[in-house]
Amino acid sequence: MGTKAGTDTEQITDEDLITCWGLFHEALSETTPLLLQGIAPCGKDMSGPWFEVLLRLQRSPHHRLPMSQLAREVSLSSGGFTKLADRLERNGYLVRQACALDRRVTYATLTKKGLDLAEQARTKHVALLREYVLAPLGERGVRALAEQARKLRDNSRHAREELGKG
Amino acid sequence: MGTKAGTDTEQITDEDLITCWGLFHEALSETTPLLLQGIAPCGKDMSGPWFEVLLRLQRSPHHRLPMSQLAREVSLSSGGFTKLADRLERNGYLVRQACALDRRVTYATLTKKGLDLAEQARTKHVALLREYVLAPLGERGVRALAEQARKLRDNSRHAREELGKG
DNA sequence: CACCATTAGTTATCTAAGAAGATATTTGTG
DNA sequence: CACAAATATCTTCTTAGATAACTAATGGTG
Repeated sequence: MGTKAGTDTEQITDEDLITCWGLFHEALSETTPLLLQGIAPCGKDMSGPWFEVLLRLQRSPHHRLPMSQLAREVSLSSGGFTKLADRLERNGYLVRQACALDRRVTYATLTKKGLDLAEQARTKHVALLREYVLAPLGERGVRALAEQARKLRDNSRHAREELGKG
Repeated sequence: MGTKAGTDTEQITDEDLITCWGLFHEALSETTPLLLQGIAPCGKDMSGPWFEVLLRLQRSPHHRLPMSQLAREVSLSSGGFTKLADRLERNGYLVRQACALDRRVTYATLTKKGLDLAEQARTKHVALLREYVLAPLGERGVRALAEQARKLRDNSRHAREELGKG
């Protein structure tokens, strides 16, 4: 970025901003595939959405969540999530369960097979995070990244809610 | 939970790492749509890949680049990029040009209409970056984010090249 | 020069996901 | 209670992009 080492009042240019955002993007798209390596339900690396679903169900009570909540958490439309759940169910990793209290909702529930895969995936994923995120950034870097990302996420989420209302 | 690995950078737990990575992901997916607001070739917000292509062509000499290079830069497969170029060409934003020196290559070249859109898009995008990235993070935060993202990108890119060889 | 590996681009086929619409259930209000 | 609005899920249709097979051009190497 700024090549002039100088005062802390140095302005951020348009180029700096575009570069920063580009780096953010590229970091994610270069690193993501590394973090799913070798988590292999079908011989290939696991897909991002599968991993997200398994991980969230694994850490939920009873290993289950309502379809709609899960869809929201993994940022899919309801229609899109229906089909993701179909695929996972077809492969034996989850089952749908009716909810007794509210008959509109369907729980997505991990099977034993799904839970096993989720735990294996999580362990492997964490090891890869240490190798490909913690190692290059260091503890300080990881915390700095998390801090900025959190600010960004919260601000953007809030902004989108405001826009949604208007 | 944390695996103690002996180096001095090991106060970070598994949870911390998963959280950090989740934040990174969420920040990107929450913020991205905000940054393409109102850049509207067809009444809707512009798609990410369109914007990337237009921006890169706009800042290239003669507003053109070889198809394959552009595909790589926007992280699309060659087949996928062919169709993206088809769409942009069908909408009048670019044209294909044969290269005289190497008759395998085709240049994707911005039209006047494409250049106009690119410049409008860039201006708007930068304004949105200031509003949704610079404002919440501050200069210091933007620089911190860029620094960590760059380390991550470079390290991951290098790692993937190594893996590709093996 | 002849041959083979590499690179650029297109085409066909397949999958993932969004959008819109349909149905069923629940909730809130008079 | 009756009825309108909201919510949860699924279905159909369409599109974006990955993969793989194919053509054409280039560059080495014997």
